[in-house]
Amino acid sequence: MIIDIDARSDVPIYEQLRRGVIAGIANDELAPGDRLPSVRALAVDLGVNLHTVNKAYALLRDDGYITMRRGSGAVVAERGAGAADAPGDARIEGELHRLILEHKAGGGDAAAFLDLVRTQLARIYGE
Amino acid sequence: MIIDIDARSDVPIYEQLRRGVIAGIANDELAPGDRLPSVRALAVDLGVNLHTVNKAYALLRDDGYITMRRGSGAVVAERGAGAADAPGDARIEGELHRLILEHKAGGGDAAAFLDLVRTQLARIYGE
Amino acid sequence: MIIDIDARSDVPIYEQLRRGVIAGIANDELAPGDRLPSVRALAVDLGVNLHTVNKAYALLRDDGYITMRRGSGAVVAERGAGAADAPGDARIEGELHRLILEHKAGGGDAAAFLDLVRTQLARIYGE
Amino acid sequence: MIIDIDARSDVPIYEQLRRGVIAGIANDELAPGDRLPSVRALAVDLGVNLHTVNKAYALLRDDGYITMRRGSGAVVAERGAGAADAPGDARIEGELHRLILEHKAGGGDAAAFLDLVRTQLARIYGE
DNA sequence: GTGGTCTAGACCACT
DNA sequence: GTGGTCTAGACCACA
Repeated sequence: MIIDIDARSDVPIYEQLRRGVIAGIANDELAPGDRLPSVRALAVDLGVNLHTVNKAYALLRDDGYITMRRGSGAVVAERGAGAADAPGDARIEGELHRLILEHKAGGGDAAAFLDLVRTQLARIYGE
Repeated sequence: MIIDIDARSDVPIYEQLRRGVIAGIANDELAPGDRLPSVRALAVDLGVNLHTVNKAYALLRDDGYITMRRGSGAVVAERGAGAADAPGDARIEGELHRLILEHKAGGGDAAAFLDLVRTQLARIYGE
Repeated sequence: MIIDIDARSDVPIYEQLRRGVIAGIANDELAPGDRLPSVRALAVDLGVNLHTVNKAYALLRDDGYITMRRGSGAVVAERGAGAADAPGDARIEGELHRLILEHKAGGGDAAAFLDLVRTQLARIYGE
Repeated sequence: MIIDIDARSDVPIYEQLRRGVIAGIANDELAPGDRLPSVRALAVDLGVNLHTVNKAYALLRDDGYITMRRGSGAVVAERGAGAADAPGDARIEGELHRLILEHKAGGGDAAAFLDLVRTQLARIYGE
């Protein structure tokens, strides 16, 4: 799994890490039961601080994507076992609502937005 | 137009203001040529800092949603005339990409995501 | 409000801080809308690190006890407005279950446990 | 007796083991004089580290719940004969105090807390 | 002036 | 060897 960090981005590093792991899970590069690199190892690997990786892992744990145990490291959790499954959908709906409003305010319509969605779905799920 | 500020949200107040104006434009509560409340009036009205409203208006101006002239206040711009058309779509695509990945990592599939999108489109554009 | 920190306790300092604030809220020393001391001020006051206080405040925020905003400081939230209200009760029930089991395993019975509970209720709510 | 280890809990495994044995004693699944599984057998059975089981047994022995002799394994002790009788009650009272404070800070009152207690007592001692 | 983020380095608990 | 906690100090975003 490759996560590239952009230190100049306005997205915090820990959030970039979180998204990278989520992308890895979505792309099946990380399967349930797989061990993530240790906090220290990933920190050295990416050239960021240990605590930054730790925060990203803690967020992923709180959202149910991974489990962590003091002496055992971090492991990808089973899908659908997270504590944030239902609220996760609610959050995604909220963000979609906001995106559609921005799109409409910029002059778009429903069909144009659906096109954007289909394009991205094809990128991820294939055609 | 009503903008409600959620003090508990982790979204910055200036960003909530920005989104509120965009929502007003999208919902046709704010039409091109309409005048927005003055920075001072809105700040007093919402009980937030002057600088906060100022920042929100500046961002809206940078994205082409409104025009500002010293002395004449802020006015809603014509749709499609802004600087944000092309970059706006790119940003929306990026956010969609991320949302789909999170949704898939949480166990969702393409059809389920399309359902979420259609639900939100119906909320905004009507059925 | 007074919070005394025991650095030798096996309870983490941030957890002692969290409990102290909760006790303050329960004892009506902290009412909804009251401002908590700033992270820096409390850290200096108690002789602990800024980040330790920050973590305690973040936990209290996640449990809905307080709200925090970058330039505004921390404020005691309205009761019953937290995100953890229902799960809070579930957690308390779980801990009660465990305590009763330990009490029974040590030779206690239901009446004796109720006595312990009534004693503590009297300490907090008065007789 | 069945002890299920929750890998996602933030409670250390040795503590989950300790609580499991205490629950077994409280539920009369483990009677005074019964032999517990050997450290090795339980470790293999649960898929946890030998040291972890060892630590749990040591804690149970220190609290007077079990007795251990080299070669003869661990045996459930007589009730009320342990070293944990007096200190156990003090610890339980302390935890009750904390729970009541959290409950009150979340908007509860004495009657509501007593209801929670009675519900859990009924679960364990029957109605 | 406030909290948020990041870095650096230490010690401890757990497996 | 792993993550958890704490300290120390810096810079930035927000109000």
